[in-house]
Amino acid sequence: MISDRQAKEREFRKEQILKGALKVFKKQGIEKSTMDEIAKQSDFGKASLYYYFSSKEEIFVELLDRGWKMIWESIEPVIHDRDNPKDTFINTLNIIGGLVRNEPVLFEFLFTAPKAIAMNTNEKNIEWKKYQSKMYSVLQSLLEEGIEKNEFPKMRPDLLMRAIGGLFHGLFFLGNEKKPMSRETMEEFITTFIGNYATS
Amino acid sequence: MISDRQAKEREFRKEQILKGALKVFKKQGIEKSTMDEIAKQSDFGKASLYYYFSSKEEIFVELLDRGWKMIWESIEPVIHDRDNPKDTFINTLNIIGGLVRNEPVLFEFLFTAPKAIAMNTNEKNIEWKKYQSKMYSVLQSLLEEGIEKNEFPKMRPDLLMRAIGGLFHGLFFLGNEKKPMSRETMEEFITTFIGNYATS
DNA sequence: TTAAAATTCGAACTGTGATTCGAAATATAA
DNA sequence: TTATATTTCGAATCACAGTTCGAATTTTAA
Repeated sequence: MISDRQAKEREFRKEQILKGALKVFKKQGIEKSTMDEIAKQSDFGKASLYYYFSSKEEIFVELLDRGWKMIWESIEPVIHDRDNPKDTFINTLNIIGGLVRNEPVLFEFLFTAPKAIAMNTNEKNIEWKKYQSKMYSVLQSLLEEGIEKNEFPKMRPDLLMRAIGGLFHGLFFLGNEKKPMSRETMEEFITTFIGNYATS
Repeated sequence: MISDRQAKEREFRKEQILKGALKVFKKQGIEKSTMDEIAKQSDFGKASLYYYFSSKEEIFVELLDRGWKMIWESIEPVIHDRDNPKDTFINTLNIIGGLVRNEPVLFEFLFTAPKAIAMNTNEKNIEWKKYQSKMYSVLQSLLEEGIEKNEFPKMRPDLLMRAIGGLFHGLFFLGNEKKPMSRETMEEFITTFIGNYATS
C-alpha cells in the first residue's frame, strides 16, 4: 500500500535529487557530475540515490524527459497557428526564451546535454527525443511556410533553422553574463536576422 | 645526438598520434576518447603514446595549440585592415570557413573541446587561449568599428559577437550533412544577418 | 660488428567513480 | 504495541581508463 501523501513525498525526493544533479551540472559540467557530488548536493547518501533512480544515466534522462516535455507543452498551444508563420515563429522563440530565463541551468542542460549523451544512446533515450524533434520539425516547417510567403529571406530552410538555432544558443548560452537575455533584445536579433519583410 | 631526419620522424609520429586522436574524437566525442582507442587508431601500443606525450591531456592541448595558432596565423595578415570593418570582418570569417572546410574534424574539435576542457584548466592551457581570445577580441573590435560606421546594425557588439559566433557554429557544425558549408552560402547568411548597409 | 641510444609495448598498477549489499533506522498500519 | 513496509546509507565490490614499469626490439653511430 502506498498512500497518496507517500507518493507525493517520494516524488518530492526525486525532485530534490534532480535539483541536486542540476547544481552539480552547473558547477562542474555534465562529464564531471559524479554520483558522490549529486548525493552531497541533494543531501542523500550516495546509495540512496539508487533507491530512486536505477542509474546515473537515468537521472539525466529523467531531466531531459521532463524538460523537453515542458518545452513542448509550452509551445504546443501556439505553434499550430499557420496563418502567420513569422509571428508564430517569433512567438514560439519567445516562449522558449521565457522558459530559459526562468530556469537557465535546466535549459542549458537541455540544449547541451544531448550532444554529450547522444553517444551512449540506448534505445530508451527516446522519450525526450520525440519532443525535441517534434519541436525542430515544426519550427522548420514554419520557416518553410514563411519563406513561401516572403516573410523570411529565401534561404534553404534547414540551413536557416541551423543558423537561427545557433544564433539563439549564442545569445542565451555563450558569454558569461549573469543577466538573462531579455525578450526585447532577443526579438531584435531574430527580426534583424530574419528580415523586416512585410507580413504579407 | 639526434639527427635532423630523426627529429622529423619523431615529429611525424607525433602527428600520427594527433590524427588518431582526432579520428577517435570524430567517432566518440571527446569524453569517450580513451588512450586505448587513440592507440588503436594511430597504430601504436598504448604505452608508446607516453613516449611522445606525457599525458592524455597533453595530446588534446597540443591539438588546441597547433590549431588555434593556425587560425591566428591565417587571419592575422588580413585582420588588421581597419579601413573597412565590414569587408575585413567578412574576409576573416571566410578565411576561417576555408580552414574548417579543409579539416572539419580538427576545427570542430577546436571550437568544441574548449568548453569540455576548460574545466580542468591547469595554468598551462594558456598557449591556445591566447590565440583564441586574440581572435575574438579583434573580431569584436571590428564589429564595434563597423557599428560606428553604420555598416552593421546598431546592437551591443558583444551580443552581436555571440550571435554571429552561434550562427557560424550552427551553419558549420550543426546538422549532419556531409557536404561542407560553401563560401557563398555562408557569406549570404552573414550578410543577411549583418545587413546590407551601404559601405560608407 | 657492437655498444649505446631510441623506440615499442605487454603487463602491471592505480585511482576514480558507478553500482550493489546488507543491515540499520524510520514510518505505517493493524 | 508490534509486525511489515519503506527509506537510508556505510562499506564493499566492480569496471574502466590513465599511467608506469621493465624488458625486448630496432636504429644509430663508431
